[in-house]
Amino acid sequence: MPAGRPSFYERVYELVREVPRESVVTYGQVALFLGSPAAARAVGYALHFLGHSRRVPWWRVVNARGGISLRGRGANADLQRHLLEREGLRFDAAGRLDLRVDRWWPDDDDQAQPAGRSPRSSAR
DNA sequence: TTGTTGACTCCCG
DNA sequence: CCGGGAGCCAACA
Repeated sequence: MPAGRPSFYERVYELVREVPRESVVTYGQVALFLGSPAAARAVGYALHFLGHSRRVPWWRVVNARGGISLRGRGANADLQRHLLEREGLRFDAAGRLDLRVDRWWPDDDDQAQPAGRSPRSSAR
């Protein structure tokens, strides 16, 4: 682990730690919030150091399409999906979440937004 | 300081 | 919808 150096990674952990249950954020979202919109990969790398640890809810971070990538980590991907489903989230046939509903933003108190109704979804 | 790597994203075809 | 390629960033050797 990077250890004792206050860094970008620390902020990633801090932010992810605040993601409420039944909600998720994307790597790009975290990067954007930390001030580096193109550092999504670095965010993923930061979570990589957490390993299987649960001190940070890393499973609440998904890719921009609402799915689980974890490429070379098939087993972990399965674990992530399991944990999210246990919190009540549901994946569609393509194995993706509905970000219009499940996405959470640091500024929002709660997902006060009722499901599927916001016209601004589009994402992109 | 330079080069490599990676739990990402976006653009194209 | 899917696969391939390029771009960006932070940490590390």
